[in-house]
Amino acid sequence: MPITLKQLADRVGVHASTISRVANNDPGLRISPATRSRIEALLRETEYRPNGIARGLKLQQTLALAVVIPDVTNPLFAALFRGVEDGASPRGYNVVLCNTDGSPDRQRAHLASLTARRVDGVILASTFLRDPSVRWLRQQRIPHVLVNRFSDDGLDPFVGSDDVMGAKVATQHLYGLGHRRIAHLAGQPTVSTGVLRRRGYLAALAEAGLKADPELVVESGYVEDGGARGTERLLSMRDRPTAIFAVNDMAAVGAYSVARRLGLRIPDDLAVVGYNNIPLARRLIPGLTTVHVPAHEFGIMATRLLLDQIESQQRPARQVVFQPELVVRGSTVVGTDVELAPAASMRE
Amino acid sequence: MPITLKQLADRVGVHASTISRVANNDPGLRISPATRSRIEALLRETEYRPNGIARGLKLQQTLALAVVIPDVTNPLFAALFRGVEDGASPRGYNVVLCNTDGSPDRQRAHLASLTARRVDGVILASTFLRDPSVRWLRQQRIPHVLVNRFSDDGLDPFVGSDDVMGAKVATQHLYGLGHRRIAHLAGQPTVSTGVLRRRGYLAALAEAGLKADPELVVESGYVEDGGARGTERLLSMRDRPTAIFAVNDMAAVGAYSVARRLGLRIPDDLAVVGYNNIPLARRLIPGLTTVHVPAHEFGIMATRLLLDQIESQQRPARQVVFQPELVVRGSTVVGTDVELAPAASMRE
DNA sequence: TAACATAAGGCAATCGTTTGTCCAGATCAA
DNA sequence: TTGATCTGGACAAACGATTGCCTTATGTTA
Repeated sequence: MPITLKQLADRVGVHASTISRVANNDPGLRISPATRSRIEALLRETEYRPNGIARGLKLQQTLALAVVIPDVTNPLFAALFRGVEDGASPRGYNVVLCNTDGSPDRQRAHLASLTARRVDGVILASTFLRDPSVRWLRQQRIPHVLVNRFSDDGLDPFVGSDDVMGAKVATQHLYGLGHRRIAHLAGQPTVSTGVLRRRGYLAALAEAGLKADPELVVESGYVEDGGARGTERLLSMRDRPTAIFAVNDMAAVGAYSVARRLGLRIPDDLAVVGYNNIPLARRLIPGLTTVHVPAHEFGIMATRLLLDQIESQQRPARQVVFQPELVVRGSTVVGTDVELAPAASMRE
Repeated sequence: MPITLKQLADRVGVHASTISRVANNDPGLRISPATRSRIEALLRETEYRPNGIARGLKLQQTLALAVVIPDVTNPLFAALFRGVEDGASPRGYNVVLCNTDGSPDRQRAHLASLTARRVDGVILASTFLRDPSVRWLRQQRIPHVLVNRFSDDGLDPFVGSDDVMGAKVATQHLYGLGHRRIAHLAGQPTVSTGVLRRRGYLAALAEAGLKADPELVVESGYVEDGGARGTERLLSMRDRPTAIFAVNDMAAVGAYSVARRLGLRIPDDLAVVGYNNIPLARRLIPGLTTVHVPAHEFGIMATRLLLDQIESQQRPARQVVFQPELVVRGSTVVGTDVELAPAASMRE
């Protein structure tokens, strides 16, 4: 329904191509000042904007990116998306959002649909290890960047943080507080964060000279419910752990509710460390000690890698790895929840 | 880079249009079984998918919708988006997400860009009262549905809940508990939810025969910080309110932190009711009594209205209004936080 | 005055699909 | 044998913007 180049041309009495050149400021165009200003006036008056579809067909670019994540209601991914949009919007790109709920089938379906739509690039944060979808993206030569999780090592541009190090620091923190039976609510072995955080946990124990008890590692997955079930199992052992390192914050929340149900106090009876530092972490009582993951920055950086790749027409295969940072709160050390403590922020 | 119809045609030795008809199952096509099966085999083998841009240009439809919201890191809008995607994806649509951060300028810019992209429809949840952007959508005849907030009464298809009623029920709840000095952390008068919830609050007071004290209404906006500042002002009055009805949950969270700082216990010294029932509400301690807003259902319903509108080519101008529901938790009534109470869910 | 240069735009192909129309050959009836 | 009908597809015109090349009219130079 919006006005087309042809209609404008008929109104000015010139050819459509001339309008196009004026609108795009073609430097090679020689045109009389009078005609130019008539055209420019009309462009302003009609608020002409070229039809993006036609433009896309001709120029072979859509100015659209896609973000594929497990679930945007997870704050980590919501922040990631914001980062992408904040990076893409100023450069003229729109962003399509796709949720997979962790299903490889839905992921495949989404990618197929995005490919048909010819988005200029894809940011993927929902991959499994050795993910067929990623190989497919590579094969189709669709510019893409993996975020947070990766698939096959080193083959794709990637933005994330050092999960091994993060898990190690978290575990060392617990060890330093005197804990000797430290459990791990683990992620699936099919997801890179699951594998790497478990590895970091084990490495920290080894460096500390602690023998790793296989019973202390239970697979909880990334949701509250799994965390609760895993914690129940851990706390029903004869020789209970005194501390839990959870693969992410939601699993840690599951641990909170079980501890509460069993009447165990955090951190005195059970210390808990999470991962991601979602907004909820500082609102829990006590606040949840956790490893900060700069999701928003991930999004910005991933977009930068992606757009550079698109605009330069080559694969940089760059990997950007952030150093994780431990945020200590009341779930491991009493008295650290300063921001909420009455005395600390009393203004009177 | 993907294969085109023309290339396929060359491989089978027929005209591109024939491939197209086979791929689209054109009922009027007369073709020999042999040729048909050769073409079908090739289509499967190459996993041919038509170029969505070319298709869009020809068919004047992109199979893309857009969702424009203030901020996806707000759980309400994240859930809304999921609803939209869940409604749109099975019908073959992709969804572009745009965040405005409440800025009319960014909203306008996004809508302009979406229009240039020729999305098939827009779901808008970030409107102000008498929003120029909405008029513009109407003028451009772009199918759209307003969600949660509306702009000019009745002119556009709308999905939301009865904000006056919700606010009324919330206020009546507080009145029923014996509160007589009930304050309101209000939204901006430029946003429909702000106006309507304030109206519901006032109506409840009036019906109860309570005189409304203008000092008890302070504009906090929809963020934690505003809620905290508003609460500070309310609690510094000589005749303090004993209860607060907040325009949304985040403002209520601000009230929590101020109450805590001042050493006031919730609900004994101060009762608090929020609005939206974001996931955080049940995690606060005590749990936040709030009015449930079915954001996910909003998204699904809005998508239905939008797609019906698009596919039937006419403006239904339907309005779907959900009845809100009060969720009572510990911030108004002690002992209602059952899901977390030790005794209630102890399994041993 | 003829050849040439320059200014100011026009022409038409192209991107990949879709779809109304047309056509050549085969088959059939008379 | 001559039309008429049917089969099995081919042709080409869109959709709207971009862009390399061409054309026309005017002015300049030899």
